[in-house]
Formats: sequence, C-alpha cells, structure tokens
Amino acid sequence: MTDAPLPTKDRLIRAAANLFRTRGYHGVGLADVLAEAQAPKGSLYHHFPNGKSDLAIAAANWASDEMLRLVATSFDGAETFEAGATTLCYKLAKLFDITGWDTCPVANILFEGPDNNAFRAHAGHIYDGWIAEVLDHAERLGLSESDARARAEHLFVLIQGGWMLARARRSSEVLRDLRKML
Amino acid sequence: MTDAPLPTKDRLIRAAANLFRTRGYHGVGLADVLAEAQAPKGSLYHHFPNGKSDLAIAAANWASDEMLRLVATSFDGAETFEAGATTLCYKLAKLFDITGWDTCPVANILFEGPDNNAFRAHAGHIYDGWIAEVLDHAERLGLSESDARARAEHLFVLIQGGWMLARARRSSEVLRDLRKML
DNA sequence: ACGAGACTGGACCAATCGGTCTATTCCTGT
DNA sequence: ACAGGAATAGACCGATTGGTCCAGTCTCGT
Repeated sequence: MTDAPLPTKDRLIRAAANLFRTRGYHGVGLADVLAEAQAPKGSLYHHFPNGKSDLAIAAANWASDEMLRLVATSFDGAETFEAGATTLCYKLAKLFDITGWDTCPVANILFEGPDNNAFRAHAGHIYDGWIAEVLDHAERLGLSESDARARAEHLFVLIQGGWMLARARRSSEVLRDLRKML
Repeated sequence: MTDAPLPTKDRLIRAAANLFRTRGYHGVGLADVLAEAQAPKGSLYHHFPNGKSDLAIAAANWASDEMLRLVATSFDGAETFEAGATTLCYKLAKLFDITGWDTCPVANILFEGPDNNAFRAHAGHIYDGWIAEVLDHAERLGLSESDARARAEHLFVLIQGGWMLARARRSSEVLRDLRKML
C-alpha cells in the first residue's frame, strides 16, 4: 500500500499486475499503468525494452511468486494434505474478498497476449510450478509420488474452477466449499 | 462452416463468439469481426444498437446455448450421473481439440467487458443455467436435491478448472482425466 | 406500382492505442 | 570535481480503436 519508497520498476510491475488482473491484457492501456504507477513512459521502456509484453510477463511472474508464497504458508504448518489444502482454500477466499472478485492474474494476462503461443507456454510453466509446489508438500506429508501428483492437480483444478464460479457469483462461498470436493 | 446462407445477424454473432473466445473482448476489434462476418459496419449497428457490448452479450448467449445442448446430449442417454458426466468430459475434450485450445467463450467475453458488473452478473446467470441443466439430469437419475446440486456444482468447477489447465498445457488430456476426480 | 421500413454499404471522426525519440536529471565510482 | 551510465520525463508518431452518420438498396404490404 505504501508505494512511495518502491523503485519505479516494481511500481510498474505491481500496477500492471493489478490492472491486468481486473481488465485483462488488452483491456489495459499503457497510459493506465503509467498513471497508476506514477511513472513516465520513458521509464517503462527503459526497464522493459519490449514494452507491454515484457511488462505482462514480469507482472505474471510476480503474481505467480505471490501465489507460491501463499501455498507455502498454507502447507507449512499442516499435519495432513487435506488440512493444508483447506487452509489454502480459506486463504484464497479471503484474498478473493479483499481484491474484489478479480481473476487469477496469470490467466488474465497470459491467455490473450499478442504472441499467443509464447504467452500460453509461459502460463503452463507457471501453473506447473504451482502444482509442483503442492506436490512437494503432498509427498512430504506421506503421499506416494503418483498419489501426490493426482491430488495436487486435483486441487489446482478445483481452485481454478472454483475461482471462476466465485467471480461470476461475486461471492467467495464457493472457494470455502471447495474442501468438500477434496 | 457454410456461412453464406446465414443471415447477417447470425454471421456477426458467430464471428464474434469465435474471435472473442480466442482473443478476449478487448483483444478483438470490430474490424476483425466485420471482416470475418463479411458485413459492413452499418449492419452491425443496425442489429446491435449498442455496438460491441450488445454483440458480446449475444455471442455469449449463443455460446451458452451450444453448451446447454452439449450437456443435454451427454446426459440424455446416460444411465447414471457418472456416465453422463464422463460423456460430457469426453465431448468437451474433443471440442477442445477441434477448436484449438480456446477458452470457455463466456469467460473470455464477459469477464473483462466495459460495464464489468453487468457483464459479470450475466456470466453468473449463464453459469447457473448450466449448473441447473446438470442438476435436472442428476435429479432425474435418482439423486436427492441437495446431492444433485453438490454434484452439479462440483462438475462445473472441475470442467472450468480443467479447461484452464488444458489450455495452459495445450492438451486435452486433463479434460479426459476429469472423470477420475468425480 | 409505390411508399415505408428493414437492411446494407462505407466514408468519416475524435480518441486512444503501443511505441519511438531525444533532452534532461540523478546517482555513483574515481 | 567530474565523467558517464542509469533512469526519468514527456512530446510526438502512425495506426487502430469504437462509434456516428447518411446515402443507397432491398423487401415488404397494399
């Protein structure tokens, strides 16, 4: 919230991530990003020579790191896979309420970018990173490798689909109920 | 495929639905739609006085009707809820392969529109329509009302999340494997 | 045969898009 | 003190955006 001390590059990334999340890649103009980040156009093209697409990748990566942190904190103190997954769902529900019914930023940024194939491949990378993180925790909690993978993918699918329904309904209830589907 | 005999309004709707699905609401210009539909701009604003947003709603509705038909044909001959759900997943996987890894059109159209609240509410309507359709079939196949609702929502969440992961991975495998998560 | 509304066709518009460019300021090592 | 790269600042550009407008054409009922 205290954006002032942040360096320009970080301000640009956060502003871009926030705007892309709510309005999508094409729905956000550079002018919007620059206004929110309080930065001039020259700075943007200094830090991101390829302009908007570079910025989008950076924003997606930043959002992905945030998500990875959320997964880690959810599973770190968990005794079982179910407990960790439930905590994660509740944390996401809270996040959903705070951010005002937005999307998974990665999806909104990377699924409609200019170079569709490269963007989509990157989205695949990021998602597999999330799944891998959950998978690690699942194995640590005693699940077999194949079982852990299945559970991790299952959780990912539930969260993505649940988030979408929650957004349409503008209510985080679905996310809290995801644990019943585990 | 044989667009020629279709009236202009329908050509516009289909072209819009196809383009929005792949590139999102803001990612598609009216020029693109008009070129694909082979219609002049005057016709668009005759049939859709409010322009792009009207067209988007119509395209989303059309896509929704197609989805409802797919659900109906999947469950019509099914003996059990699981059988119908599995058939639906397989049909969606095939559709996914045919259309080239696109999105749920409704999501891509309605989640980033100009008047965000109205668009989102409409998306909620459409999704609840899908769930209601599945719910009807579930009850017909002997499930209790509350059970049917839970199963229907569960299936919806799996499909939406699975579709997203399938898109990122550019493979319909996830969709075929959804039945294991039922 | 003719008049009216539905529909088509496309020229035209202001606004905005992403991106380029150069001038200037800031910061740091010496 | 000063050199020089990093970073900032914003004017400017051609292209494209969604939208307006009206002249022309087609298709009816009468």
